[in-house]
Amino acid sequence: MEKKKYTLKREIFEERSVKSSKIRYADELNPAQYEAVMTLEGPVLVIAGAGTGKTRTITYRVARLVEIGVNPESILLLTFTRKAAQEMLSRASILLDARCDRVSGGTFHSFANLTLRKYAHLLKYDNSFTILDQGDAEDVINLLRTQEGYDKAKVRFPRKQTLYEIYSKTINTETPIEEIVLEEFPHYYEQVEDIVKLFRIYNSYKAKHNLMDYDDLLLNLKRLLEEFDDVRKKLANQYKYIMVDEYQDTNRLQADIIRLLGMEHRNVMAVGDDSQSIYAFRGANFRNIMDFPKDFPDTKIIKLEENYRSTQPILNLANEIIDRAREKYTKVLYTKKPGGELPVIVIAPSENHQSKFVVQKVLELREEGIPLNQIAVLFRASYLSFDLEIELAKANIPFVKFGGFKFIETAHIKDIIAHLRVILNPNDIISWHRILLLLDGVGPRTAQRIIEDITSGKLNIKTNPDYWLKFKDYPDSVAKLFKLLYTIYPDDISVQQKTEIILSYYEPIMRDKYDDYEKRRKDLEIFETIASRYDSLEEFLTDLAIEPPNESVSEIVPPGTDDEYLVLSTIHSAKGLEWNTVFIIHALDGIFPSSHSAKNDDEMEEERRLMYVACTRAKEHLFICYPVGIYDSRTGFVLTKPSRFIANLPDNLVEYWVIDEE
DNA sequence: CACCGGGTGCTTTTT
DNA sequence: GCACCCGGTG
Repeated sequence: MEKKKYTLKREIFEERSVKSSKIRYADELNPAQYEAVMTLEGPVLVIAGAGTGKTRTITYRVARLVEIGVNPESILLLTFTRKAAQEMLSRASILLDARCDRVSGGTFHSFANLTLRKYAHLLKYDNSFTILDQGDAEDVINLLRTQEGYDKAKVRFPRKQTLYEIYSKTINTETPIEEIVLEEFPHYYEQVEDIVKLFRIYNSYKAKHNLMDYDDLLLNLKRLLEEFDDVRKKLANQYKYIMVDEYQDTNRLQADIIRLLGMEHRNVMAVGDDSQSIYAFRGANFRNIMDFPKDFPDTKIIKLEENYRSTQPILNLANEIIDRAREKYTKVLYTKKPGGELPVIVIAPSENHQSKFVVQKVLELREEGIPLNQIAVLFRASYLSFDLEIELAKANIPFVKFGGFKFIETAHIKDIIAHLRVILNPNDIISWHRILLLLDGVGPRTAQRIIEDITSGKLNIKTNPDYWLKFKDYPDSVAKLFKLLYTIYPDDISVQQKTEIILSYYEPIMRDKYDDYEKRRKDLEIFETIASRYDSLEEFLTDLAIEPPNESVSEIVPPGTDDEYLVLSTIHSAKGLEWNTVFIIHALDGIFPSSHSAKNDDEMEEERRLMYVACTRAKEHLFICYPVGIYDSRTGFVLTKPSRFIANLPDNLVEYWVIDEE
């Protein structure tokens, strides 16, 4: 088919951008924002309090750079989620024009992935390396843990999750394992030598099988920049303007990457807020943001303090909460917006009363004309919304949930992914193991035997199984699996077709394995829809690992026409977002702050910042709720004290509501 | 060697 | 309230 070329005239753009700017920067930005937007060269640190127009500032700056003729592809915008990057770029596009969509944007991990796909061979990887998400990495660790016989050890050896956590902290904080274990897992200090040994085994396993976990992506990117000067210079030349959002939640490793990338031209802007640092568990350190000027001497520091989001009463409460922090922060938020209602502390007799209160209030707000998607319920941990989810379903209120268990992490989705992985990479032992164990009559031993046949080359999926099956005494189910894989491995079968065929193969297995089979089938449909968006299997699997769909398993979305959903979210996943009305539930000492953080002052401070983040999401209405008592199965105690962050507040800051039933 | 049932330990937040 | 481990049975 002949394709006609339609060329856009460059003058149209240039006229608008160079001669007379389409954007009236001075009118649309406050002086501090304006300065940040117009400072295009040299290192800049923007300390931007909650709701002070951080996104706006980045958006305008992207537009400005593009407007003056900077090639969009040479702007690198690193954000915390891909969604955040897309949001900013599409806003910049509206502001200026579609060129802004071509700006390079994403997370540190996706940027690392992109870069390493080109250069990994320099580090003795194959450029087609496979990415392990956390679950995959844990599976590998568990395999090696068993292989080394640690599962049979007399003294209890750390579980896979714990090991992963230790290893990940080691990388992300650039701290030796010994120190991590001593600090955070002293009860395992006895076995620290074995823990270190297993780490080495894990690393060489990954190297041998061409695998990278999340931390390897960052670590290897850093190595690449450090060890290959020519590559570093090439990349610096490619990305001439670098912006990093949420800088307070980067760790030392990420800061190093920025330092290396930016040392050539020094056009680096970091944006963040030290009082919103909530990712220390992932190796982030809010002091990092203060070190930025050390990495880049002569940094210009700009502070944004005027808040455009919330009413003054909400800010007063937020300021009070953060003011009690051990370490004092650098700014006080204020707004010029007049009026506003006091935040409400809601005391409910029980957890269920708390849920019912939220439901009733949400309905009232909707009556008042506040759309559902302008209301959010926030909580410390994902399981804390279970009771509420039931009540919402009863009341027929549609909702989406963010954070916590993602549907990608559920067993049935992982099963499907394992089939796809084996097609792409027949040496993926972990995935083989998983799909073989699903088969009737196949247990650990048979699976092991089959895997040995595969790795030794006796079996492969590219040979018609009819030829070799009769020589093997495997159960019928094995034949079925190999026929499936043989049918769908060829490249000319699309990702969607592959998925579809696997799904129909898998359905009876799932029916057998799970009682809640209907619910899970819906997830599979969603999965197929996602698959249909991809042309390349490799890209699909990489994206699934690196940027999985953020929504959790959310069953109760009535198929109604309204696409307005109430938002349920962990506070971590609510980062950077805002709503007209915010409910914070389970504000109980022991839950929020989590009892987990009680042992450590730093962690307690982080919980405080988390509460600060939660409160500053609200524009007009803020309800902080807690049940009078709740049984905590972990500690075995009944928790009865309200969160210390909202206890003993001055009278004029909040009002109190006590819930009772008619 | 696979499979099933009962007992045990643990359970935050995310790329 | 869930995932993993162990021991017995077919």
